[in-house]
Amino acid sequence: MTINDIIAGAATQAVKDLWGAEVPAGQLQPSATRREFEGNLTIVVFPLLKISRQSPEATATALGEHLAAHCRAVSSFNVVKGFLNIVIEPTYWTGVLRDIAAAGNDYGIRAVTADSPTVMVEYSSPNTNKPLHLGHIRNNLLGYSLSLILEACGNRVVKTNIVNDRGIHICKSMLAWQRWGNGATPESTGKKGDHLIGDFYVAFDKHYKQELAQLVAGGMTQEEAEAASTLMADARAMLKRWEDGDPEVRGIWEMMNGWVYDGFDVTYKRLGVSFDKIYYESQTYLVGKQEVERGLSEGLFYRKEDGSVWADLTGDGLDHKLLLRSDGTSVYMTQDIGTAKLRYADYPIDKMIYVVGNEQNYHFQVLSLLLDKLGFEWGKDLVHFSYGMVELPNGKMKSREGTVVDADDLMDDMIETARVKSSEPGRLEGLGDDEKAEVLRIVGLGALKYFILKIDPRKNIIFDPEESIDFNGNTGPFIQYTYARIRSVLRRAGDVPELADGVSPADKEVTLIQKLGDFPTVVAEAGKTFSPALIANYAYDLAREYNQYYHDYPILRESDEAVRGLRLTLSATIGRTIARALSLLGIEVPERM
RNA sequence: GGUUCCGUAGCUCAGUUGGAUAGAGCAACAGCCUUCUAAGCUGUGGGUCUUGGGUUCGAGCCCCAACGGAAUCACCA
Repeated sequence: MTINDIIAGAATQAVKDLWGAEVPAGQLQPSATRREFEGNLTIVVFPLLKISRQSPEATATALGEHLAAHCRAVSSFNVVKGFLNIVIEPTYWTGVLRDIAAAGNDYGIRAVTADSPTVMVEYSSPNTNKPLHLGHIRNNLLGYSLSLILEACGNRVVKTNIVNDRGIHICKSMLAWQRWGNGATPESTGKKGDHLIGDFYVAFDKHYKQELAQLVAGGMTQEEAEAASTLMADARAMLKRWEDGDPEVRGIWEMMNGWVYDGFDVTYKRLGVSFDKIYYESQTYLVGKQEVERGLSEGLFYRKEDGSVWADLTGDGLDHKLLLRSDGTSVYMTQDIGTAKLRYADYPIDKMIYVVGNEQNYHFQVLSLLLDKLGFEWGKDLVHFSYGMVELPNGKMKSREGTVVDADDLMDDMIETARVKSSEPGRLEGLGDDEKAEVLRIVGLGALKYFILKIDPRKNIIFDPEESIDFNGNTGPFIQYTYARIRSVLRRAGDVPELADGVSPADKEVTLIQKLGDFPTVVAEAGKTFSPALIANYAYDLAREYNQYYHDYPILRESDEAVRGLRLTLSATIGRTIARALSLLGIEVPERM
């Protein structure tokens, strides 16, 4: 039971004793007192005026007197207008700190038990025709962090990835490789597989544009040229051969996809994300087609004269939606239906969360309706975790035009920046080369991850490659630095002594203990609202408060043993909470930096 | 045009369930290392919370409208 709950309970009882009225639980939840007033917790009494039939001041005073008389944790109070500021007995906070310290690494974390709900989180979901870029990084970080947060909230989480490994875009890369690749492989070129394939995707586009330009120069309209393009026709023919299972095409496809997966694995590993189960579109789209056929035979969908299959969603305020093309091939929606069916067959899913950009809001609205119509009871409850785009100052990133911030390059840059910052004299001295490299990796990636995750997921991010990501202020390295600083103190201190009874924390220390007390609420709230940003901001606040404290209060140099013990326990607990909070963002902490 | 989302300091962002004088960082300026890590700390300046109504003891937050921006409404994924 937290101090907030104790005060809320006592206040509810007080209202009953004083005015004989029952107020709903939660109505009297105190909030942290603002810095400029005296006290730790504040109850706003305006909502009670109808019950008390007294002035705000009189109501607050009566409530304050009752609390002071009946609640041992309350040492005094003051009233400012309708605000009742409560001062908690300072030694009480020592007990709070002791409890938090005793909880160790489990503090604020709810254990996963036998009856925990199963939540599946889909994220990443790359195409296999190009390397990952900054947009994917946001997706991966959000998906991974969300998975960790949900797990910390007591859910059994299954992280999943649906790889879009088939389709015309893949054939474009394959065709370009056949035409202009001269048998290039990752080994022969020394290139990461996903980058090699991406280059051929760009090459296809370049040649295609050249062909169109020639045709237009020869007198065709743009539209006629697109229809007459032999290159595009060849790509389509290749897709047809793929669908027919042509051994040669399938062979190239498997080889080239293999290169891409090897490349992705490196990027994922470096980014620190992972999956429990990977689905491939090439293995799910046929299931989707079957489901659509079933829906058709049950009269849920209809077939047009040209053979295409549609769903009529006008009854739900939407439009008609295509489910199968006139040539019988599947579309995106078909595949997602198939994938959903397979997933629910594989796992006892209670909740399905799709981490996908907000450009697909409509898609998931439709998917939810279609799954519901097809009789999957979980259809209407699926969650689309929709996040904003990452854009460059001059607009969207486009793989085909090469205007992307590449994921591997960006990570390299971040680590290089960390290296430059760390090269100041005395910073990493005494560490071996491997240890140094590890610190630089942790700090560089910490800066990147925090930069992305601290922002409300719904908002678009404009990323300017010219402006480097900061390492000072509200950043990952700032928080990591605070941790390293605490570790340094603790290393010098040796053992952290048992917390003495009766030692009374200073105001700043109370503020910090109170802040520590918020952590479980923040984790729960982040899980409820799907918001890693909440955790990020909490970690920053805690680190900032601690740095002020560190500056003003001696720890090792404190002569009073009991006070030094309190400060060491407080520091150790804050360090651990910072590390735990960052871990929920997928950010590691260094012992020194 | 329909639907969804966003609009807070020069810039990037916070802002708990509606609560006190709207907060951080960056950038600028002025300070603080012989002392536990200066990737830190302190201070100064910087705001019509897009606008206009409404709800109420009280609105950055809730409702309505307007304005500005983004996404989407494909036989692309």
